[in-house]
Amino acid sequence: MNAEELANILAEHSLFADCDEAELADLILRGHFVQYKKGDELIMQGDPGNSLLILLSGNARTSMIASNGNEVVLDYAEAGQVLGEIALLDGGERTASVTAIEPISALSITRAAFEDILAKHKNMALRLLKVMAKRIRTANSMIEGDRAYTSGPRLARYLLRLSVAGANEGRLKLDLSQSELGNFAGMSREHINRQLSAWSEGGIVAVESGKIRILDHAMLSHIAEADS
Amino acid sequence: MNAEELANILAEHSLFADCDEAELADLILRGHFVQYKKGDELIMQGDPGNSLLILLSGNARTSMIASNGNEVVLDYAEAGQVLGEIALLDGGERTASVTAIEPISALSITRAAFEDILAKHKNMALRLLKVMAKRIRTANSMIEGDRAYTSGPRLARYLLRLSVAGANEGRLKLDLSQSELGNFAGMSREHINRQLSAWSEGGIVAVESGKIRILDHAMLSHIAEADS
DNA sequence: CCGGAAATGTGATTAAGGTTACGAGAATAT
DNA sequence: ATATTCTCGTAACCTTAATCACATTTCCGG
Repeated sequence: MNAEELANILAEHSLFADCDEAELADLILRGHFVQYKKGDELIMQGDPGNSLLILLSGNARTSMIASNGNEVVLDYAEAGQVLGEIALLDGGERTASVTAIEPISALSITRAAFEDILAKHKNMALRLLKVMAKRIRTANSMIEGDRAYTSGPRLARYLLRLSVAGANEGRLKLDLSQSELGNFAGMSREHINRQLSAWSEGGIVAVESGKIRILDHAMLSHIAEADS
Repeated sequence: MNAEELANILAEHSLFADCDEAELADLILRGHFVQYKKGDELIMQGDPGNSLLILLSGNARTSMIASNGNEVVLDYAEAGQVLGEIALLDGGERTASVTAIEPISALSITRAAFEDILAKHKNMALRLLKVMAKRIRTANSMIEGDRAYTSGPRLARYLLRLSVAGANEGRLKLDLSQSELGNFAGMSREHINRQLSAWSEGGIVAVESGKIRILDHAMLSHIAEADS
């Protein structure tokens, strides 16, 4: 992999899109390339966190297993995203696991390497600060949504979060099973099913061969704001 | 205010405890001192975020008002904490409000000043990264707790979060009303009351003249992990 | 010290959504 | 190709905790 390839991958999505040549070169030089197959754990809850990943291709799921066995999906990550920076920064354990839901390639960077890069390229710290600011915003809005809204608006929000901006016929970024969508939206698989059926009746979404499409984006947005 | 005073305030709590003399001096030089009285809003949801605050004295509540009017308390901040860095960093709106629950004094720092300080003292960025890593951890564990546990364990968690490490007879950092505790723990005031009564019976907490004390810290921790 | 406003205690009722249960279809592996 | 394992659809039932409705107490300003 060379700087140009990395630049191309990061260009579209990532907060790392504006890295300059030297920064990219150092990331490649100091990082090492890793690959995972579907189902592999890139990061495991409870481990010490001594490295960070930059996703290059494939999607991953970030989730926590609560002490009572309940799985809580926090987010899905796509190419360009940074993973595992929290434990790296504060030296604590990994609080969540990251699992490949597709074959994945990524750049792995050790703490030492990352500290060097941070020290050498001061824009990197600023970029990372922005990434983390966004994460906090997302997390806070999850808390708000979970607390303040009932299941309908909540599911609407999570579907919107999975929806792609350039609406390719309302298809989602990820085709999740209903159980998995349940773990993401914080509701039972059965309830997801019922809600989806109701919306399907109303022409708001379509469910065909297990895949969800958003038909009426405006309506779904409206539901997401509703007070019940 | 001089650097030494600031150092003393920050020394105990804050992630800014290890600032060197020059950093403290710049914070004081470039920041300006502000005061608020109880009930004032230091930061208002929806505003543009062009400054950041470092709390010097007094406690504050960070909360969001959902579009359906529901108030969600995200956290309580004490002296030494940084507030409002998210909007400052990513240039977005303030997603939450911060309200003084006591008279407050703080150091307010504009974006320009903060950028200068970041550029000049590279440790500042690293410190802020750590602060934010901790915030993300807290937020994620709130999501996990809200999702995976029923009201009992959840309230236990929030009480523990309000409890002081150096257990001065189990008193909490903050004496919240039951309604407010409800907004923090995400449950109705009545339910808080009932749960507290039950625990009071069992000698786990004491509720006297509106103030809660934790009597059996171990038991409460155990409840916090329970699967119901 | 007194009066109004919060904050608290408690019961009855209700609604939302989880859980259990089961049958059918789809996908994957051996 | 067939067995085994996910996924999906749907119904009945049950639990949790919110809501409603008061009585009571505490707090605070004048």
